[in-house]
Amino acid sequence: MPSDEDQVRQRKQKLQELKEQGQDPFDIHSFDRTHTSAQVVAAIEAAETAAGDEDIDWQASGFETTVAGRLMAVRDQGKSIWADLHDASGKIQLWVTENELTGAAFEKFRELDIGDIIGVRGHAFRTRRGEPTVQLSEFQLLAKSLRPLPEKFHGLQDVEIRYRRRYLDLLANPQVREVFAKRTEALKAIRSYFDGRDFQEVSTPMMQPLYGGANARPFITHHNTLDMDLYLRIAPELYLKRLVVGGMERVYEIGRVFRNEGIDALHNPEFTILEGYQAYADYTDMMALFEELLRDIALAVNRCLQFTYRGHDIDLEPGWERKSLLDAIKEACGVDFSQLSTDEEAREACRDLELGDMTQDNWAALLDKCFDRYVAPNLIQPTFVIDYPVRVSPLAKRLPDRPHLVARFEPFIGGEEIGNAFSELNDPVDQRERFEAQARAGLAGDAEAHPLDEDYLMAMEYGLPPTGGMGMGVDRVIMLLTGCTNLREVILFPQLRPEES
RNA sequence: GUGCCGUUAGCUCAGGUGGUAGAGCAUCUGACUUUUAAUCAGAGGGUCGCAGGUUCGAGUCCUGCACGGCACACCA
Repeated sequence: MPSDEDQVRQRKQKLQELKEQGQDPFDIHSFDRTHTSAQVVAAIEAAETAAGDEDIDWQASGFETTVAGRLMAVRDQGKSIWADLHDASGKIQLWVTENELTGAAFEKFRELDIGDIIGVRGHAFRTRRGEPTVQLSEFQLLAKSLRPLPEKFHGLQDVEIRYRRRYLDLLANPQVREVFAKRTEALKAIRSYFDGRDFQEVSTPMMQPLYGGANARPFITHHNTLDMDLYLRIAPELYLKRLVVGGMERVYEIGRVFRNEGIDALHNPEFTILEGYQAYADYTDMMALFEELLRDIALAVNRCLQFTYRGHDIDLEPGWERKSLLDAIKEACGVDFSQLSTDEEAREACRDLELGDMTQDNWAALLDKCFDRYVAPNLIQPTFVIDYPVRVSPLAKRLPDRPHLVARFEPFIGGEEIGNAFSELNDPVDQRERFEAQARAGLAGDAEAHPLDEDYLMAMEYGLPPTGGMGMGVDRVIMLLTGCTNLREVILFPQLRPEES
């Protein structure tokens, strides 16, 4: 009431008074409910169905229920109060009247604040206006909310607060809850796909003595007892292939990987990757796998293979287009990398393109730039880009008829790369040479060069069967299927700079 | 990393050319027994992101910094 008190102080004051009356809500450990809000609604509908054409006398055929949740709205009419209670399943309206919730209890309900967690018991019915409702006979405060919630009509708009305090975003914005529910469905669909084909789900180390399996800069951490630095994995690939050496013929892992690189709408330092390996299969099998997997995920998330992304209508029907990487680049910007061998030649050939500063770029970097600038944005319908040069693919098997290329593809949807797959290189002699070439690139200044991994080579020397492998950026696929254009919208707690203290 | 834009009440947002900081929701007081963005009457609430500068006077102009967004660069 006094003007210098803000809403937090008012609420703390109420809590203090409750404690002084021996009614500390934080003393409560559990609360048994008979229904969720959705179950109350369903039970009301069931009662109506049972009654058929006859009008229901809710006084007689309503039922007792106990529900719990967060008080999200209050419409006080004096002797009668309407309120909305939200729980994980949805919401249910509450009706508080003096003749059912008598005397002091009625006044106590009025002391509640929006945001409080309460448990209620009462009589379920449907109002004249058609709203499923519980008329309270008693209630209990289960947790006091000390801070005011965001405004109900506009929700929470400030993106910075939405990411930093995602719980408020989830409370205030139903469509955000929907996106993360879809994310869960997507992950279930992925597991269902692999489990149904006899793949074994495994967990491999996130802390690795040597990183590998992708081209990226790692995070470094330190183990005190071992007194050694460890890398957070940039990919699970090399461990999963060790498992294939060990006779696990079909394995997959869904897990977090960590890459010490820039943060933007398409990159978070930690993100969720799917990798799968299938012995006795090759990259064409992985193409079929991708088509089926994306179909299953889309059906789980959207119940439909067609969706719209950034204004493009996209169709995930299997039978995706295939495009040669080098041909596509040549068509799009006129540079034929198959005719270029040195870094200098590549820079010369790209001289007139809009690629920014090329002085630090080697052949592989320029290839990437040309592709990202001129080809990828146009790969809207699902497309497999195939026939990658061996020099940018240190872990993939060569094509027998064109040994400078490898049996590899990257799938693109909506102009975005969503994965990577190849026939796994299983020749330990060739693998050692590729690692050594990467090591030379590293010495020459390529910060993302793949390090030489003797332990992995040893495993391969025992014999890796011919194997097809695939990786997929789970977050990016979920972005596409939910229509989000920013990775942060599908990661619950995206990385941000700390707030100023 | 570079450029552009943003930061005003708990939340959502207004605030030409520099002149006492506004609204809606939320909060508080009062009225109201079928409301559901309830309604009606009234009230309180601000370090205008932070720090400097210009000016008689800065939310507004200038500089720096912080955080965020977008684009580019880097990068799956």
